[in-house]
Amino acid sequence: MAPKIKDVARHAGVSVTTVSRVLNGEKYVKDDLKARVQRAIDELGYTPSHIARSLVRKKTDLIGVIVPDVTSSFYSTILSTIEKTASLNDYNLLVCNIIEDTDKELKYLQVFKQMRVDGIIIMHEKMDDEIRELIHKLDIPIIFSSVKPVDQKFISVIIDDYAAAYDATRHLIELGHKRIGFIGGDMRDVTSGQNRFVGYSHALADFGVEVVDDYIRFGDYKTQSGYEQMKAMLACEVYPTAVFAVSDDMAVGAMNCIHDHGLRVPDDLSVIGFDGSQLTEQVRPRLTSMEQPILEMGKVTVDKLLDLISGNDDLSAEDVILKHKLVIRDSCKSYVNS
Amino acid sequence: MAPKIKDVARHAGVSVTTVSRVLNGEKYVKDDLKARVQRAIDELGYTPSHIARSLVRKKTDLIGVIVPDVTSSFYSTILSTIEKTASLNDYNLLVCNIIEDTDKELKYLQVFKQMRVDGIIIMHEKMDDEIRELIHKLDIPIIFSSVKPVDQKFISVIIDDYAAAYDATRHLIELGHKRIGFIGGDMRDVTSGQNRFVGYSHALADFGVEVVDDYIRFGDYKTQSGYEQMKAMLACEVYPTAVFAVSDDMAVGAMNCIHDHGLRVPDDLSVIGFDGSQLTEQVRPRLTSMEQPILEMGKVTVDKLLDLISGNDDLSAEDVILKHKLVIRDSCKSYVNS
DNA sequence: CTGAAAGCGCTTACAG
DNA sequence: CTGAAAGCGCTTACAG
Repeated sequence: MAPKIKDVARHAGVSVTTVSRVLNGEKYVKDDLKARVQRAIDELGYTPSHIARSLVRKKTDLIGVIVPDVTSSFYSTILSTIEKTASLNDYNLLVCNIIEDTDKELKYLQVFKQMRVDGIIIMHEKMDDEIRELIHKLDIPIIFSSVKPVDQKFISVIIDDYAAAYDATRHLIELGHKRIGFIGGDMRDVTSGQNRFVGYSHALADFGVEVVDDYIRFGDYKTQSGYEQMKAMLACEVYPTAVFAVSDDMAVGAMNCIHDHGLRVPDDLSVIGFDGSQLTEQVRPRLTSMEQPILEMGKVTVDKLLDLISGNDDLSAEDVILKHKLVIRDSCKSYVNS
Repeated sequence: MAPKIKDVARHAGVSVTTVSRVLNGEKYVKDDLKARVQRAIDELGYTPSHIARSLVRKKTDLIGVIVPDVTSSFYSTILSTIEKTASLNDYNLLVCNIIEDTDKELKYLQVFKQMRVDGIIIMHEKMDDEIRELIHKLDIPIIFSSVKPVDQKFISVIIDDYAAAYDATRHLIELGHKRIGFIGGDMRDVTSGQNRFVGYSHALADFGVEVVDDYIRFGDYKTQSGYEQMKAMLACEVYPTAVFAVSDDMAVGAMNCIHDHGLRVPDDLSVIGFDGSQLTEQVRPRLTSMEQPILEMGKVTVDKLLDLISGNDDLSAEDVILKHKLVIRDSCKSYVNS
């Protein structure tokens, strides 16, 4: 059995109160006592039980995180900066990976509640009613990262997805493209599904670019679905000269599909992605992408959450909108209608 | 304040003992009492405190995981199956991401101890003495996944890295290549550094293929380093016709470098990777790779750890060696010396 | 500056 | 089948 505070106290010949005090760095302990206690701690290899501590302090230093898919380069990057920021503030992460699995999410939310985590970070927005209800009466600070659920009650750290999608589309238009395909996300998602689609649509409308229904398709953000949707688009009699995919993974899938069809990016088709994940630099041609400030997003998410936890939520009642940025690489080219 | 067991007891007009019993699904509770308690629980929205429970049960259902880099597709995939398997067994994950940061690892190990996690999974092997010492007297079941530290005390779930590297190299040899480059890992790593290098060397020796020092380089498993090492190799007067990189990320970096130099894979150079991560299918040409059974590895790791935790460690005293498998895609081609 | 005692929210013998 | 009491390993008023 690991030694307990009582053992240390006995070993040092003091009360547990005193041991507790030196453990917590309180003043009001004479130096010689402090030294004796410290020695006892070292000799016994004592480490205080965080469990017991949490129970009395009513604080676990735990943050529950719900990630849709740690395997995605976007989410894994966000997760890594969340972890980093949390760790810097002495918080630990309880990580839950949900792959479109509502039951698992419900279960984890329950676990977070049981664990009495100090705060929760959620990175997806496809919530059914059961989850919504649970979340609302959870009484634990919650923050959404990279997504914004319809419920106004919660704070989100996001970019302006509408504007970002608009700007990405405009980039293609400004390159001279007239036939612009779109590979969207899940339309149940407000942020990354609906808003990005509307941004695309409005850009087309504002610049008088024709809307072709066959060029508008929806995937699940993953590479494979980008591939499939692109395949369908290439099956059109006249296919687009440019494609905007709302995730880098899908954009890469689209590029691969184009490649496998014997066409070239960007000579035959331009492709622009979304996220600015590390994949953009790992493929050839390197992928032009509408970049989200992923690192900042993770950091700000944790900072805001810690504000909420410590009760400084006065000003935190508002969403944080981070800036998006078009990063031009090699996958888009101007279209010359000759 | 969230309701406690006492509140439920009062609300239902029974003792806390009885509430505890129905909470834990014990028999020996009359149906009517059980129903009353259940109703009280529902009405109050009561959720038992896992913290308090852990304290008395001396079991936290927590597994601490140390990942070198969640951002890597290999580790994020392993992590996702670890999470899945753990969750299926009602364990939760405390995730620590260490990026070559020994201090952070030490800190987390301490945290794991304080948290009284039931078990620990470690996925890297670059241990300094301080960590080694701490780990050895931790008195918590530890298992290594995908790596094997020199200390014989701990169990590892791995493949035979030596054989896998040997087989990958042999594949290139059998394709007729005579000048075979190598992009290795960190030679401080026994598993993925040393063993894979020796596998490569022995294959060359066994088949009488010339060893060229300039073709032997070492990176840090990431894309960028693969790029750089490849660049150095291409600067040789006569460069290799095939390259074996010990991670898919580095192999992709190598492919990109080759591409950026105006050469083609596999026509001018063949490239073979290692891991079998999802990147292999995301790049063009698709990457031939020596595949580790990543999903199985994660699952087996957790299964073994749970064995250790529950004390069935009789047979668990041995490493688990999983099978590697060469997956041929489009990045290697036979070399015809004309 | 130091310690005895109560309490955090549960579970588990023990007695009935 | 049910409950009073002790205890898990700490911290924190309270008193001295």
